[in-house]
Amino acid sequence: MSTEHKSLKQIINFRLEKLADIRESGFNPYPHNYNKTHTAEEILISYETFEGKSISIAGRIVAMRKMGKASFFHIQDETGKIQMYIKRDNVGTELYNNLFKKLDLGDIVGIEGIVFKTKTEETSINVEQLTLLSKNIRPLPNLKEKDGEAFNAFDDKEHRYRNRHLDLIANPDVKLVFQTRARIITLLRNYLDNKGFVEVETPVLQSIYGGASARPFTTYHNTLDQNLFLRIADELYLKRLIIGGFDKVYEIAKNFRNEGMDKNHNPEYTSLEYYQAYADVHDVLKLTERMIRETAKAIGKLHVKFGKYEIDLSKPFEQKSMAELLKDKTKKDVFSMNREELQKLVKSYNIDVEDKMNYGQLFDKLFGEIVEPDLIQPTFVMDYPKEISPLAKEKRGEDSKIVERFELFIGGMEFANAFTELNDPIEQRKRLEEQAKLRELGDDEAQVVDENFLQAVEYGMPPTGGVGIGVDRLVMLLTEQTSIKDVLLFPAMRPEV
RNA sequence: GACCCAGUAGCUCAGUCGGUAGAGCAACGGCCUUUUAAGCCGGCGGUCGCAGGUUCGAUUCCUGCCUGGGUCACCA
Repeated sequence: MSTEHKSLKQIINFRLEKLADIRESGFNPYPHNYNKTHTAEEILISYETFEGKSISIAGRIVAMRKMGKASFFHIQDETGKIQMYIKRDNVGTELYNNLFKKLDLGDIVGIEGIVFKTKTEETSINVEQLTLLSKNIRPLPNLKEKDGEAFNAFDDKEHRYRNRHLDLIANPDVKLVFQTRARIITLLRNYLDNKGFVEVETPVLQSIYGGASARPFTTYHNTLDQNLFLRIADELYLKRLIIGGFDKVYEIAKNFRNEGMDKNHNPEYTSLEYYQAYADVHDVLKLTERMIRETAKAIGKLHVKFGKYEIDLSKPFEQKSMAELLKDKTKKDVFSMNREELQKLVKSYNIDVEDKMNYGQLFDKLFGEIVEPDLIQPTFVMDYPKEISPLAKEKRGEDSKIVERFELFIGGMEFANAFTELNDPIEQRKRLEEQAKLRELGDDEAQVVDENFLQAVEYGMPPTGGVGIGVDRLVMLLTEQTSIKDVLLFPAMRPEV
């Protein structure tokens, strides 16, 4: 407490003095529990059934109007705010003077009292018993408001993200976003459970990482005396479970990617991956589309405002092949180009390219620059080049350059990635070895050869469809938040100095 | 990583064409028994993000740095 400036120190000292006074008067400022009978919301919604009745309620004092021998204050519980009326002649001089008068904004109290309405028709509780449940000694931000509109709102983003507890107290809408996030995840889980999927957990700490193209975080295990990686994906483990005989599995997994952060990326984020044996990419596409639509419907967000876009999740999502989308833009058959021709084309769009970029990187770049930003309404992009899809199976009946894969784009952002999974062990080994070569040539996001995984596939993997969904992004969409930081309770921040 | 914007009291902000700062709220003392951004009176509270430079003098001008936001780049 030594780093505090005088003004803050003064406030804290005054509160510590009050805390001592309260103790001296025989009140316990930090009791162990409180039995409350109702929430603010229940009483506000059904006033008629509560009028004149005695109830108990608990919450934080967020507004106070002391008027000598009687006072009003609001307490806020998880469900909302409700007004209290306390009169010295009702509760007695001792409680009023020695406890109530020592209370501050931010204190948590339990109240017993009679439900009534003031002359301005505000539902209130006439306090009969007041119990201090937790004494606040550090001042909260301003909580003044009128007609639901905050004055001097607590809206400095840095302050809010670093002190989410204050954000949640001061900005009730924030709590709503995270309540909705919890509902979305429950809905996704229920959807898959009802379809017979089994929820599993796979290692976060891995001695070899894989399943995606990304740079990992590294850590160290003392007893094993070895470096470990935090997972960048759970794909290869879930496929081992398919090989082991689980026909439908899923995991809601935190992944960790050692990359930049912006409004769509956080170093740790939540993915939902699910795999279904004997299914292909078209089967899991249908499942994915239905799951997203059902989830959106359940929370009443089939139509969302996402940044400057109005997104319609109620209509069937479009399906377009990558080649078709590129042809619309370039008037060229991009898939038949070699690396050099592709590089020339990318450069012709004034896109920054480095000479060492390989075919896959060039392809990704071009698509990301000229097509992705225009994919506003939900669109499944189908049929990717093999070079950038080392875990996907070749498209049936086509030349060998294309794989069965989709990515789902909404609002110009990627939401899902799925394949008909490659289950030919010889081909899979070849593809990972090609990735290893790219690594050697300096592509530090190319995938690594996971021998244990390859051997697992050699035992025989059924035909399988698999999908990964970005849960945070789905929550962003369905809560209409344009920054990932606003759907993460504790987004990654640099440490304070 | 590049550029732009911001950082002043516990909170939200104003301000200083260079002379070491102001408001509202909160907090403190007083008055007040139906208020609701309660009100009235009084007095507190500041390393003006950090470090240098220019200057008689810097919170203000310049440079660097830190943190956050935004745009772009990188990255799924």
